[in-house]
Amino acid sequence: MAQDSAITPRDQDYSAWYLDVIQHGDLLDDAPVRGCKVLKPHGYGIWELIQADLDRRFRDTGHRNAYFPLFIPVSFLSREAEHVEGFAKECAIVTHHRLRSVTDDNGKVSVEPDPESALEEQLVVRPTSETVIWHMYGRWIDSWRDLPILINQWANVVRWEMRTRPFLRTAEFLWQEGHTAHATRDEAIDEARLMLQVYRDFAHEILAVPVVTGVKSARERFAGAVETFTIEALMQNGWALQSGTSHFLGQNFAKAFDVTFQNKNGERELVWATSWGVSTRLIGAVIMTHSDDDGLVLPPRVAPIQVVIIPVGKAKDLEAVRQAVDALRAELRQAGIRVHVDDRDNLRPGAKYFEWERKGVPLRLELGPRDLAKGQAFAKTRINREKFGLPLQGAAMEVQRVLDKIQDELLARAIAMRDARTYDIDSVETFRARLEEGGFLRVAWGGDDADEGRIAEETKATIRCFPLDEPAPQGLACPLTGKPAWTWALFARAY
RNA sequence: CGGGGUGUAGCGCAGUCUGGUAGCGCACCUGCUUUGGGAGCAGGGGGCCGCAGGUUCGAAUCCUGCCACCCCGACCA
Repeated sequence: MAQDSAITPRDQDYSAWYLDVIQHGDLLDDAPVRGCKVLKPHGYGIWELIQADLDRRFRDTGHRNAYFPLFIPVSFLSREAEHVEGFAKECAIVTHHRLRSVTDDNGKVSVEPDPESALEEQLVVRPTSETVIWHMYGRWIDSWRDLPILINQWANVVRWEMRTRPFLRTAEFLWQEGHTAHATRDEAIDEARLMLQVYRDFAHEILAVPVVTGVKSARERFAGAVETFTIEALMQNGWALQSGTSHFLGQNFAKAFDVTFQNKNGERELVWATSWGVSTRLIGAVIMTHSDDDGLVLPPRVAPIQVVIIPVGKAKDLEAVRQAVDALRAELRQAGIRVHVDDRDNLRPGAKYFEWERKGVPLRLELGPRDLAKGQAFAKTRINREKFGLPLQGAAMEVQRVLDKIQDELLARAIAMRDARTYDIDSVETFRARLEEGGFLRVAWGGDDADEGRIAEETKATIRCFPLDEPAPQGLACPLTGKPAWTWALFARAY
């Protein structure tokens, strides 16, 4: 039987499974540079859908897109002390602007940076754009009338990580970064919280990935932020994934880049800032939330192909089938459904079924003479292996209904999994025991930075966040430190 | 950057110990027959055996150095 190498089952080796799903799903390929990946059409298509939906949400909340340069003068990075501390170790540096060819002793020609072309000031390839953006904001802001500035950019950034993982952490990745400037502290905090809510809604409604919203502990906070808000998701293996962050930056960058405005009383004040971002890491979250041992599972709203139509039948029936397939495709397209017809004649239908299942297409429609006789298509969903006849009359509405149902079920399923693996912890013993299985460990926390560091070292678990909107524990002792609890905390192993 | 592993066709691998014409399965190309869950037969194409040195009449195989990738750690979205 002609089979590609199998996908490693999750319970055998989760990490190998993740890599297999990506390969068989045709999402990525290795680039020639360590830690860099090519996003192939089926993978990039997911990102394009993420972009399109988020972009609309950003505009709906008053933001506009702009674009700032890839290169940042190296001196900018050192302007904000904590910021430089956070990124210094993972920056790519541009030192020259020209190559020259050289010939070695064996007559072999190669190129090298021309020493004559060394840059006066070296450039950092942006690991994030706060510094260059705040440099520019300094030129744009003078009066309270110039505020707020609500800008987002879609960009690539580079962080030279020691260890990379497809989608979750690559040397170069795609993201969006919002950067806003405000006249007051409260307005900036509101903005940071608003964008966190945008991310939360997006994750639930589009990715079908349930997330916990929370605040980062000081140890996990963004370098240069006063407060970092986060959305945290729980993967199938019980590890947490930070899926988006929104930062209240206080006046740190305004101070570093001397950005002030004149208020209505004629006084000069420092500007308040936020930044917020999500990246192609979200695709990793989608994969690890929904996919199974047969490969990729995509929620319909981020599936580049939502429906694949496969014509079947003997040669004599092909013409009739082809006409019916064309009509069905046209109707679905008309209704805005992303449909693909697999009419390759060198593969038999069975081979196509397996291929589209591995690629995570939510709904498959088979169309052959038997179906035409009944006036329907033979439908099968990627999740649940549900089979049913789908009437060709009014097919678009029915397909849309099925896709919506799949989307809802994936979210419900993910929420159930997450809830079933969120544990209340009352002792060090249960903490360690639950951690073995993986999950969110909910602790009435009384520790400080040092306690958190010690626990991370001993158990590999970190505080993912202090969940928002939960009243502080009253009169409880922290099970991990014995100190009086001052907040609830979610611990987990994390990517 | 430490510990372990692997580099041979697009993918998965054998061959390396014991040096002697570079192989197998899948994929690919051509043709015919097929087509409702991974098609069959016949013919064919594709390799600097990770790279660079060395030993040898002769190196995928032995020696030295380097590089890349994967896994586990430390660091991180």
